[in-house]
Amino acid sequence: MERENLDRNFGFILNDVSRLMRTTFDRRAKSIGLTRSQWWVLTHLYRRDGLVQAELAEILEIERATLGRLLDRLEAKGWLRREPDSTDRRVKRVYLTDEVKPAMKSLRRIAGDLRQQALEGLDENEREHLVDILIHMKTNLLNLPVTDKSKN
Amino acid sequence: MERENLDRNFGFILNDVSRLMRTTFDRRAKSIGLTRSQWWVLTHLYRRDGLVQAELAEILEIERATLGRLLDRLEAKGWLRREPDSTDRRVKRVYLTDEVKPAMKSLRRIAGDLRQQALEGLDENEREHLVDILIHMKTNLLNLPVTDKSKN
DNA sequence: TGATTATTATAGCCTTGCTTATTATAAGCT
DNA sequence: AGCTTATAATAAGCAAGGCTATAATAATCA
Repeated sequence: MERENLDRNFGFILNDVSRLMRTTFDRRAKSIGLTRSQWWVLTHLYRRDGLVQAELAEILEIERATLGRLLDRLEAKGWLRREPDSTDRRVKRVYLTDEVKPAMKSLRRIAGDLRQQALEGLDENEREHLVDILIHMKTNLLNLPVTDKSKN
Repeated sequence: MERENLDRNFGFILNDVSRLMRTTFDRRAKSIGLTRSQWWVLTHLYRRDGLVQAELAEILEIERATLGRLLDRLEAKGWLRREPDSTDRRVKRVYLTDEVKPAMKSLRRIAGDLRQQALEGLDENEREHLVDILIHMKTNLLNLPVTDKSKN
């Protein structure tokens, strides 16, 4: 069939859902002054403070440059600080500041509520299934041969 | 514990998959000079040429300003043109140019291949189920009360 | 008719992503 | 030691989202 069903183009539905979750979160977290991406950074630091930027970028699966600017904004707002490493002068280690905890608590609640609302009406089986499928897809995508890149 | 962790992260897994699909598509479509978002605009115009910008933004579910800039880039590259409406001087109607068709064909193949690769290993049932769940979630998110917005 | 309200497109600013340099520093090799 | 390669962080450029404001024009209503 030549004509695809646009309404069921899953790539774009996925995109829509992802975008809706992000923007909804950001709207709700606006008063705290943090975005979802920023919160996600803080969440990882909360578990493992003092990471090197390159490690953190690796964990978050974003580019170092992207993380760099995220950290710029977070640092400017006083949520964290960057400190030089004692042995390797190339690296900077990232530490949370103290005022972060109460904000994190609020954000965790916002995230929980949103997750709950997004999944409303789906039973435990379906939720589990969804996560399984997403992980499966992510693995597929990460294992794609990179040879397409060389076509340029 | 394991399960709670997955639940906690599912929004981000969704985000990851969405991002991976977008960047992979864009990398493959780079030689044609179009991004996935741009292709999506063209796809809708292909079905319904001559739309008013506001209608198109509505269909694509993005902001008018966002669409405006997408159209700027597409127009600059000669994929479409904006023409004034004959009766309402506020509106501009958007028309595809002729050179668009061969590109669209290539992009449709790129999109098909990618979709196939992303869903590799999932049977028809699971794929249908996935789309159903995503649509369900999207509906949930679109039906959220907007009251949170008024808190600012 | 004239004043008010609504709508269309755009402009400006912010965030977050990817790429592709660039700079400083480490590490490894001859 | 000196040269080369690898790595950490940043910078610069572009795309695509969002939000808010504004100018032009329509539409409505008193």
